[in-house]
Amino acid sequence: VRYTGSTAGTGVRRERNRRGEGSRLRGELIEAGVAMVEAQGAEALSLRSLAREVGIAATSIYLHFTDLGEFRAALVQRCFEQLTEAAGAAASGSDDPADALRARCRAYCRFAVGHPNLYQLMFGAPLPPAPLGDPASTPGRRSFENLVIAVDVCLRAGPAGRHDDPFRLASLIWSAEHGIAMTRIFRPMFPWAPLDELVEEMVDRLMGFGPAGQRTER
Amino acid sequence: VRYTGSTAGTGVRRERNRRGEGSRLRGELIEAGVAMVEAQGAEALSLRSLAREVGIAATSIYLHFTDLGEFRAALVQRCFEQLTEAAGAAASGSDDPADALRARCRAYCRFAVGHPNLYQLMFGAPLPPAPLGDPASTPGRRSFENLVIAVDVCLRAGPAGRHDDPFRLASLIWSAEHGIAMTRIFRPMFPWAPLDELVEEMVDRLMGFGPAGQRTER
DNA sequence: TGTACATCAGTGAACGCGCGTTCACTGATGTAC
DNA sequence: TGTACATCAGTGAACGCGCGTTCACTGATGTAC
Repeated sequence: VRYTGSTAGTGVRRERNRRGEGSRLRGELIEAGVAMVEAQGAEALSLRSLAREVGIAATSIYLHFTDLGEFRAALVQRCFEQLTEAAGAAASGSDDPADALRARCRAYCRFAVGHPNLYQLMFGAPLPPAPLGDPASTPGRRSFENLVIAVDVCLRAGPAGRHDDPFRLASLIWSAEHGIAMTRIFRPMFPWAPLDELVEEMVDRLMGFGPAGQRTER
Repeated sequence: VRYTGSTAGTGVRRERNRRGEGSRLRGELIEAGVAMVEAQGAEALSLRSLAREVGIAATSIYLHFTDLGEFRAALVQRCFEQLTEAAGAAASGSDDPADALRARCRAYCRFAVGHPNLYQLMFGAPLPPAPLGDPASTPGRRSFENLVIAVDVCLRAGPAGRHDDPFRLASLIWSAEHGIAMTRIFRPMFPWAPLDELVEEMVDRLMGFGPAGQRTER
């Protein structure tokens, strides 16, 4: 005899929403999904395990999401909002453009390393096809655009005569910070230098900050 | 009635090895496993699908591997050997240390981007715990050591007065090339600059190559 | 003020699937005597 | 030269599992009359 009832697992049976407030479940599901992925990794996420966690029948999820893919896309979306906000908040603390850029990159990497399972969810699966119509609005695009702007501000504030392409330079920095975070996540035993230090060194070298002719240490 | 026979799927039933040559199957399994992952992604790999592909009973795999984890570890090992060799071969073509370093990094990224599913297998799962006893000999460590040497040669050949730590600089370059490859793999729609160009620009900037005071383009 | 009824917010049983792993087995083949 | 036998290289049925998804359903509650 198979048991598919809703009180399995750790969860308690959840109280049903009042009439008209059915959509609250949607938010609870996303919340719980983020928590599950964060705690147990993206692979541990299934509709059934999620339902168990929330204390509902698995089928109830279909009231708010057409399938698992759509639910995962909603989680990704949500995580990118958090990342974008964290990076923006960190950057807003500095007046100096270079410091702001460093802070932004530090925050990005700290988010990734601090929430490795979320970060893998965000980048570890092919993006669900964009909602057809706004091709450039993938989640994470906002975050990247902010980085381009931050780089551009630095370039304009720097010594004249530089004409680096801010978009290109930003994509290089993005790749590098992604790499710094990912290698650390997947090779935790490697003798890494402290995260903040490494990120700042990366930014300084890629941007050409620091002592003009030669660079020794910072 | 369930069907678990060996002629299922595309495969033909395989001829059994001659006496004393049973270990040939091990090699065939690894070969087929690499091919499967490369073609269909790391998630498509299962003992049953592998057995189908090779044309044997699923249980025969246990003659050579204690479980799926050990098999996967063998695949990872094998892939790292290929990567290390590709990077080394590319670097051996140049006398100039900087060119050799650029070529090494280009080859690394080309391998990753050219075999995205293999590369994800190599870095996408936590490394199976090292075989207890040689802690520093994880697969990929060889490859990294070669990179440290290449960086060191460049530093020694460069202008005196530089005292960057080659290990630290190499770990930064490794992270960056990993990031360049991974972002490209997972965001294929992003308007990336050509791979080789971006890799070289990354190396030049991180190493401090190029026009001493200012850098415009290359 | 009372009541029929539509709607809302879910439930629960069942389906078929592929998976890792176990267990007892089989049949060819080389070797010892 | 013949034959018993150990070994080798596998086989095939079965187990229990969790999964995504379907389908018909249920019971509370707000609203129209």
